[in-house]
Amino acid sequence: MEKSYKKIVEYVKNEITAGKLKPGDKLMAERELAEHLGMSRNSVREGLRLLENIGVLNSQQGSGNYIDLNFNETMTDVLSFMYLLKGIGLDQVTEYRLLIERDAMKLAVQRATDEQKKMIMEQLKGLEEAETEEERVVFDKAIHKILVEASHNDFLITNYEALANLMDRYIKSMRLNIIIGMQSQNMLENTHRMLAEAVAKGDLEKGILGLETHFGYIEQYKNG
Amino acid sequence: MEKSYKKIVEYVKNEITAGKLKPGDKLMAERELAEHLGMSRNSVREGLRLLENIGVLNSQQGSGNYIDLNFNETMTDVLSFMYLLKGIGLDQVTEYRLLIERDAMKLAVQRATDEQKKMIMEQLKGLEEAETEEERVVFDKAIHKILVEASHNDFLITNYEALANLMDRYIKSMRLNIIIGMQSQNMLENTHRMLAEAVAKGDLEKGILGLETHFGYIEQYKNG
DNA sequence: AGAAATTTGTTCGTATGTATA
DNA sequence: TTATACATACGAACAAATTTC
Repeated sequence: MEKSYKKIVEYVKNEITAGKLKPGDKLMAERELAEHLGMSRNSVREGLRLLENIGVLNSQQGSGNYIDLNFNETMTDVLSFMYLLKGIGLDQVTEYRLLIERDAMKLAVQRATDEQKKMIMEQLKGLEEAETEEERVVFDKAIHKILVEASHNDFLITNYEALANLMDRYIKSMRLNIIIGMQSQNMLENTHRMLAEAVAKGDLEKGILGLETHFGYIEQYKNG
Repeated sequence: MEKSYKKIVEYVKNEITAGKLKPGDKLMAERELAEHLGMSRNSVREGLRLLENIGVLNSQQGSGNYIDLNFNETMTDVLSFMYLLKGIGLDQVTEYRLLIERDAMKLAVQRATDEQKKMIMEQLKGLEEAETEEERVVFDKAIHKILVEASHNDFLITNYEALANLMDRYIKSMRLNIIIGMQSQNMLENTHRMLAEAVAKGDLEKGILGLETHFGYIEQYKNG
């Protein structure tokens, strides 16, 4: 016998596939839902927590439960717990990040919008003019983020964001170490210029070279 | 003010990072947890549903709540809802699958174990000797699964499994259409032989060629 | 084998905090 | 400001599955 609180996940999934629920739409009130599905309010609420965790539900006290699109947090949770529980090492994390960015680069050189090209060059300028390590981290993040977003593949983007969150939360010092290490060798701006210009000019070769160089330094400095 | 039921997620995460909870371990009883964290049992249960959904918890009635490693279902849910709600098209799904498999191939030719090499050749033999479309689907799935597993990158593997589940559930007919289409052109065994032998012999070039060919046919036949 | 204890699954009732008109 | 609707939270109770003795 399936657990009762899972019924509501099926219910919402069906309503979505049937086109009756779209992002932003409000669900029935919890009491109403409970009656409609023939279960108690507490069980309904447990089911709503599942949906909330998946990222398709936003519960607002006093207002209601709304269909939402917020998959990054869930993806982050999944990757984070995988990292913590499966004994996944740093190597696998950075390897996966390189794979994603390389895939993204291939697509980005073909698909980057003018707006994205403009923005990535602006962030590069910011990086080159930054005066503190903390500032550089911010611009570094932004450049990689735009690069991946320019792939216009939602699965790729969500995975990258989650991975970036994971690294921020559990391997926080790593990015700073890398920035400092690369800065001390004057390679920080060089590699990021390659990445940004590759996207802006649609130059795949330069992009891949930039990534290889960049991740070479990551290998070198990731452990501080 | 943070919602109360999220406290337990933090609690479990901390216990894991502190090394006090490992996969298979049993949590305190719900009533005990409620007292320990200063909240009601209903709220505890809502929090446990979050953990269950992430895939780190397995609730067994009458027995207890156990730390678990089951990320595939969550990942499938996330990708599925993204597909349903974000209006992601078939193109993006197959594109992402090709990206994953290409990345996996690069790693698989270097890392496949002897056991995996043996198994992928066995599945190929099964495919070549299969007599019905349904059988061929099973062997086709197995070959791709082993290929990805041979990458030995857990993030890659989990994403692929989720994507495969998504396709099985929401685009069910697709794989069958492709198998039938490729079979009618006698290309089914050819492409899969390339994939299997690439992994077994560590031949990257043949592997990439096999994938390009394979996904060329997918483009051709995916819409039936 | 069977009874008792333990634990999760589910329900109801109630009270409180929050948003909205 | 007030009234209403709603999510949040708590406590108690019983059902159902499992474990223990």
